[in-house]
Amino acid sequence: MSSQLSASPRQGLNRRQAETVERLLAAGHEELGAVGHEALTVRTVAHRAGVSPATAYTYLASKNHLFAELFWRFLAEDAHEPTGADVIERLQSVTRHLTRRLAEEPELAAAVTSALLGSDPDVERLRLRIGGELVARFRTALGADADPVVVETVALAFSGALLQGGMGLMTYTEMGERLDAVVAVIMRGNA
Amino acid sequence: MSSQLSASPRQGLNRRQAETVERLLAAGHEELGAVGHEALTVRTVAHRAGVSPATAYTYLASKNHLFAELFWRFLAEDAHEPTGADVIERLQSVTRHLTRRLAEEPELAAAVTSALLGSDPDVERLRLRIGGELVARFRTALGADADPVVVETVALAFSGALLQGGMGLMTYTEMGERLDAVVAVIMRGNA
DNA sequence: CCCTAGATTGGACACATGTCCAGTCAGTTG
DNA sequence: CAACTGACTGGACATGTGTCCAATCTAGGG
Repeated sequence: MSSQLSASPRQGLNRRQAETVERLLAAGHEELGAVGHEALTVRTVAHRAGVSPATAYTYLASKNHLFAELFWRFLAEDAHEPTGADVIERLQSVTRHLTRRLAEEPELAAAVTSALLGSDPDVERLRLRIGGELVARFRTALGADADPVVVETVALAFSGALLQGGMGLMTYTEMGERLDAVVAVIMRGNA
Repeated sequence: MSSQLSASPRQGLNRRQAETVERLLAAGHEELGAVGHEALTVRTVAHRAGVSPATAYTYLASKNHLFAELFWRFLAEDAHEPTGADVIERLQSVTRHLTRRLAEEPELAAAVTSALLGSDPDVERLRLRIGGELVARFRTALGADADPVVVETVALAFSGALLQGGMGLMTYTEMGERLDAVVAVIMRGNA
């Protein structure tokens, strides 16, 4: 099933439905923190939200869709303005900010890493939106006239780091530190 | 269950077992090419290999383990020597080589991307081995005295690209071309 | 205050995943 | 050639995933 969801002006959901969705997402978030993404099931989320599994599936196409949705909100809920004296510092402020927030919710980060690889249409849509948002942040930090390849390089390195975080090869805190060095290396000849 | 497998000198597997494993992996490879990684099930692989599902699970801890194992062999079966006049070209020869081979087996590439995120101990082991192998290749291309951060940056960008390939955001052929530019950008100030 | 659209529910379904174990079969060994 | 070790098998089990639908609530309009 394809259940849309998450359009900014709550497309086609009346108040009652919107509340149900909110409750589901909140419950999903709690459940994720409580038992981790491996143990979480849509049915336990439904239970926690006080609705039936059938209702949960009315709004969530899949477990992956839930994770993608939660991550999208996690991203969207904070508009971060890059700060810093030069381009490198501005970029680093972005990666630092993201990794710091990721470190606060490692379960969400781990969950989304594999979720985004899913093939539900709902995941697909969120995936593009999330990717676009990340690239936009890097572009903002780099300035409008930045070399597109540099933007892409930073984005690739960042997703690579996300992947390694998702695999547990490093913590998100380490990731922040390492990315500082990586950003410096990338920008060394491209400032 | 944890089923080891894939140690170089066929640790603890007698001839008969080794043949069964070979048949299973070959069948898995065929099945993957035939129906893709979403539709593949361990039971259909077992059937194709002419063994019972129970036997398949004796050697394969999970579907993810199968994919990781296949990818590891895919990687290990070709020892590529970087070529090129300068470091950039040597690096590009490595990424080109890998993406060219990936492009020949997109299903395997897509399969392994999500498989490596799994948490079976068998996947864990293969994951480290695969990551190590990739880093080793980049380090070889860069030379023994290369800045470790540069190696890491290239590795992160490469895994990021792999991730995007796995999500279907680009073909592995495009990936090869883009990585040429990315490598050039990374090395611009680090040659 | 009743009615009704439509949100919600219970519960069964089809299917995949991975586990387990008692029983069978085959290849080596004596 | 008989016995035995251990690889293999059949089949049931517990659990998760996502789908479907007839039946039931419930909020808001008339």
